[in-house]
Amino acid sequence: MTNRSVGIKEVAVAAGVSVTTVSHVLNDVKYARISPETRDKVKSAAEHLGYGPNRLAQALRTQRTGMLGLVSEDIATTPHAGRIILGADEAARARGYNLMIINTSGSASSESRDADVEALLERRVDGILYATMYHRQVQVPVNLGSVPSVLVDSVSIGGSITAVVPDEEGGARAAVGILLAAGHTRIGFLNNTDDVPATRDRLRGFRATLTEAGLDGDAAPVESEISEVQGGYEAARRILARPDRPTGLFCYNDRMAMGAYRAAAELGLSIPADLSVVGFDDQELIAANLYPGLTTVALPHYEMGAWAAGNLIDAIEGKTDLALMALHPTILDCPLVARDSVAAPPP
Amino acid sequence: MTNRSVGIKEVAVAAGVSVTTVSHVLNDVKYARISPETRDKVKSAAEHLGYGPNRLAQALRTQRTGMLGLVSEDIATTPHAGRIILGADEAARARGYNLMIINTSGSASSESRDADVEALLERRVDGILYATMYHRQVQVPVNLGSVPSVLVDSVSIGGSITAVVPDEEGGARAAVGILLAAGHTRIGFLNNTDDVPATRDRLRGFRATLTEAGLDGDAAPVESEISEVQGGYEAARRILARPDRPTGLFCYNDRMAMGAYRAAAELGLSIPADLSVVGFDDQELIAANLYPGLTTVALPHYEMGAWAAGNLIDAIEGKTDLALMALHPTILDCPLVARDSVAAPPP
DNA sequence: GGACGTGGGAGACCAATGACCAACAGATCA
DNA sequence: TGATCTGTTGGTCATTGGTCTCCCACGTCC
Repeated sequence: MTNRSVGIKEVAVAAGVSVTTVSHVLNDVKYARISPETRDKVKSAAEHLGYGPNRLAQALRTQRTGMLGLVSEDIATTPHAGRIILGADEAARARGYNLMIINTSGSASSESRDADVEALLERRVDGILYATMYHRQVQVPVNLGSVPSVLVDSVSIGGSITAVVPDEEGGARAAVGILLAAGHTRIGFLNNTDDVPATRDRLRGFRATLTEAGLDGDAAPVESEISEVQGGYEAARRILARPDRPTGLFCYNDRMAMGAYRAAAELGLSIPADLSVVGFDDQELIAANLYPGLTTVALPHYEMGAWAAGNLIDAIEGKTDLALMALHPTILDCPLVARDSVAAPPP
Repeated sequence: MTNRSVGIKEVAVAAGVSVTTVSHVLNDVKYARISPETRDKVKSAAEHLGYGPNRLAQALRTQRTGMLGLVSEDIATTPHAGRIILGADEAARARGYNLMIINTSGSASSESRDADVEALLERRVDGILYATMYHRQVQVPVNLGSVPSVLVDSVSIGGSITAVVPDEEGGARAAVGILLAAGHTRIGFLNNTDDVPATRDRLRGFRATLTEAGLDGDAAPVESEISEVQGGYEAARRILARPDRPTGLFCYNDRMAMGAYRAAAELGLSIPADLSVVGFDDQELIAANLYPGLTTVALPHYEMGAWAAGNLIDAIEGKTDLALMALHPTILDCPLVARDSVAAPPP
């Protein structure tokens, strides 16, 4: 139990040696030649007094704080940020680093974002993780470049910062794939209306997978609405009113899928007997709690956080070069999470 | 934009003064008598060089880091932690403090919890916020006492640490109140089976409010299950199968309410026409997205985080005495969030 | 009696803060 | 009228808790 009032000096006095020796012993400095007896004296004195190193002083001298700054958007709005934080925290702690977290609003001005990074820089973090709430392009704060940095769930507009993002297209392919595997041939897509990478990439994955399966991907029904429950409901009502009603629905996210559930219920369609549904995001609160459980595609937030922290630390410790990795964003897998909303199409 | 390589010394040279003067000017030291001209010279030199203070060095010298440690349970599991973090971050930043966050598992060993606090102590945080995921009693790490600390959403077993918790009973009263106000007289409670303060206090609030309204609170129907969707479903099936079927249901949380929705749908009961439902927690993802929107009671996570950070800083700065406040936990209001799941009982 | 090996210490340094001191001006005093 | 006062302006230097680069003392070996 660290006693804030005892420093290396007190330990030195108690052990009857110099501070240099204490430092050498406690840090296991390789070139230091200290007798085993002296080592023991120092160690037991340190333990006895409840010595704990002052990381501030260490950092000042070594120019290494062992702290990573994490600026995250809208921490409280979705559980996504929590996953990123958790992944980053575990990866960081495994290597002796800690996280300093600053929350920023998705709608914050660029000055306020600059100030956030400034605060981190003044505290001399060794590197910065910059996380957004959903996959998109961002204009990164100018001062972000002054220290090793990694973007999480976004790519920088200039493309100059190393980034890690989800494999949107691959996720869509997995979603459509499970519907195809169940035997569906009339598959529709409830898409988002925002012009973000996820919208485009998931649509591409949707069409491509159908085409590769020998269906007409370009003609497959797609209805777009804002990506909320109500939008999903409306889009589902429209798509299910088509003459060639789809038997399988791929939804842009779990919230839209929740709307599709309601539309299906109103139309007397039972899931999955009459209609199979696949979501995206794996928001546990929704996906696991809908009835029947929603088969969906998980976004790798934990993994992105861990990857980002791990590679940031590698760069800080000179093991890798972030500039090289900045050329192309790293793409992480979006695994399918099978629950109970997919079955064979009705005969 | 902070330039890591320029310190107070470089500024001093550029301005043609001593480091002391630079320090005095930049910190607006009251007793320092420096001519306006010199001040200008220093300030413009600092700006020019992109000087930013080294908070590490400041902290070492002043014995104040301006950092608050936050150890939070299960950051990624619920959105609750995010709210606490956000509240604490905003309150802290408003007063010039930043947050160092460490995640801990709800099931972590006490050694691992001690180690978490140790890490914070070695970094010389000025104070510690210890947040749990749900309202309960905790055995706090022993070393927590060595620095000002506040418990968020829990109380310590010895009662020795200042704590802030939600007004569970008041929330239950508000929930039952809105059902009474709508005209219901047969009101049931779907309770949790865990033996935690929330379970007991909400039940007490439920019964007391009914009794105070002239009904028989002690005889009111209560069904307990684990506080998940499935548990809510089962408890609702049971309570709705009673001969004197309730027309209003108060649910331990929004997940159980979600189960009640399904039970109602299966029984052909329309919400709110045939059955009114009130939840607890205000998990937006669920409450706002169910159909109809769920009227519920919000837990003040943001407010608890902000209260904790604010009072912790007051204590650090000597404005208040935490020991005095440790006598009784501070109780924060749980406001009712009205949506569309409550109406008058069927005739 | 130099070379070498062993065990350990001195002191500069990291980037600030802050108590106290110094230099110089004009003012006051005997 | 020279000496002391006093207010203004700003500098000196120790200090914070470590780390790290020399450097020294003492044996011993050939």
